[in-house]
Amino acid sequence: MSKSLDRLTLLQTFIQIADAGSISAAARTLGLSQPSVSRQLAELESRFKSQLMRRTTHDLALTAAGAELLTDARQLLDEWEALEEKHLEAKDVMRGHLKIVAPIALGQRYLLDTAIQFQQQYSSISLSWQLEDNTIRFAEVGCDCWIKIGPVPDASLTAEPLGQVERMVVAAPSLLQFHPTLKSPTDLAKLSCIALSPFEGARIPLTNKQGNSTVVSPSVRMTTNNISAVRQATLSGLGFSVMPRWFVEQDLSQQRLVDILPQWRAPQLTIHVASLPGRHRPRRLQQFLNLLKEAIPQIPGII
Amino acid sequence: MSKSLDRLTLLQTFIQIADAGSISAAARTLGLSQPSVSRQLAELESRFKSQLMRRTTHDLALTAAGAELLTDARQLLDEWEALEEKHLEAKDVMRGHLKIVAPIALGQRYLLDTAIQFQQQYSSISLSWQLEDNTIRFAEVGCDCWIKIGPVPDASLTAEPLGQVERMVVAAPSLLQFHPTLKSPTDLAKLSCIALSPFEGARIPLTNKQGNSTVVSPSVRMTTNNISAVRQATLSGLGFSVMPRWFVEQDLSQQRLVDILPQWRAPQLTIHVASLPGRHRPRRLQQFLNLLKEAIPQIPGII
DNA sequence: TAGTAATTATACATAAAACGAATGAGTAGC
DNA sequence: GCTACTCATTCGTTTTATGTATAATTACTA
Repeated sequence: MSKSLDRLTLLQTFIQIADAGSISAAARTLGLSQPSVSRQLAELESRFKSQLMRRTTHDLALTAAGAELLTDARQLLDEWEALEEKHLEAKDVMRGHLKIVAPIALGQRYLLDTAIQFQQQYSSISLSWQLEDNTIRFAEVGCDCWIKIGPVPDASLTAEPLGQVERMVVAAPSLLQFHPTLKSPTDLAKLSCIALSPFEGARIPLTNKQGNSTVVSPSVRMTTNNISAVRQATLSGLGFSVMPRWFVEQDLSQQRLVDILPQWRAPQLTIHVASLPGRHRPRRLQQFLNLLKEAIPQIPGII
Repeated sequence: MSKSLDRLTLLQTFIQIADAGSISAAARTLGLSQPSVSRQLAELESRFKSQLMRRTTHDLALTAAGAELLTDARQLLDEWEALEEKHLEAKDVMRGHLKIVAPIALGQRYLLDTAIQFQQQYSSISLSWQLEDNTIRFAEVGCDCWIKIGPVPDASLTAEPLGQVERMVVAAPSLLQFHPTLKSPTDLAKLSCIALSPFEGARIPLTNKQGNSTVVSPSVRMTTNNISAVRQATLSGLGFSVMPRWFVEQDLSQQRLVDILPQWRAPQLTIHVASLPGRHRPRRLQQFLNLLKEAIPQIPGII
């Protein structure tokens, strides 16, 4: 496709090396031999007359000059891509690469369908589907967009809302049979709680349909960063938990879990998609986001 | 230098063809064979899957797609150059091309020295020195900067002032011997005038050192767009004229011309240098402008 | 109207260069 | 000390760009 060793390819390769963390790794993902990639880096360095990466046999690190170039190279390639898209317009099928970071559970359960649908529709695009709940360093990861439940803690990104996650207090019937009188939030203090680390701590705000708010502070029996673990623990009767409706919809309908306080809800979380604001948005990314905006409201339990 | 057939080179070649007006001409200035340039254009067209230039054996014209690409290509190459300069910094000698448009007389008489000095200082830069008094279409000409005496009639350009041109009313002694009593501006009405077309018309505003202003409307004997012609005609006693001091300094000191109204001056003109505002300013252009800013105030008769 | 000079595109042989496989060398971790 | 991984270099092969020569077409001129 794009002929070798042109200046833009050299920059592209350089970026790939930085992202992959090693020359060999970059060679693998680029489908080139390791010497070839090594030569390209050397060529780029000789063109700029400066060491871009300090490399030992086992480690590879950007120099200051390299770090600066990396940013500018990303931008220039972005602008090339903008030019190419503008002038190819609809003449060509969409190509290229798309790297998406999404929450683990949502990505496994629902978004993957969207990803697969996208892949079937645009067969010439290679998709990198990264599931990750932690906060990512967007620029380092080098991804195109980041789907995040809750606020996006990076002011340098633009975050668009995609939907609202309804959250409720649930528990296993086995747990409830010992506490048949649970009716108000204060009753929760009798139980212990399984917390999902970035969201729920020892304080759980609740609001009822009349708009009244309260905060309960149950004892936390277990904390995890994995929502499936929270679910498993809750199913086993270890305690109650605050769950997004989309994740427990089936458990509720099959009565493995119970909506303990149907009148009360935990604060809704907003699903965001974050991306670089200044950047040209490739058509493939735009298409993916369009699919996403259609798909997310279809998920049961998401408004 | 820059390896061939990379994408940026293709764009560069495309621009060169558009500027030169033909594939063969572009090949000559690029130092390549005509088939090579022809192939590069074909390659670019195949990459963008569209006809960029409609070519007959004797003519060559941009298509609509080509015209659009031309603009974007210029910008992208500009950005590449910005990147290259930033990351090469002072590691490399300055290279490349610089195209300057300057007024004919000023360019011949004084600015050429600056150009030559620049060329001696930076031997790897090729300089195109275009002398032209008419208003130019900056974008079409494809120059880097335009030195213009008087206002710059193009709002899309940024114009920096470089100096003030003092202008006076002069005439040949032979003319004055018939009018020995010339003392005030109103006396000019007895004489006829040689006008420099873009600046002087039938109305000449004058101001004296006390700040009093007046306008004289002499009969115009001759109009020309060439200041040397004005000088020649004035020397021959055809009439008086309004002259920039820098142009007649020698004539005055050798008494071939006389400052008729030493108390009165025509409005000063500002020498501007105009360039594209959005554009990255290459270091070579910056250097040239620096030289210019030093040199112009040295010109006798320029403040 | 024929001739001249300009243009662009194609064919082919040559020269340049990028590639992969193999090799050498160095370092971290077990 | 051994293994597994890294990066750089060398070498032969393949790919690719280039120039020369040629053909085809058109404008201008005598």
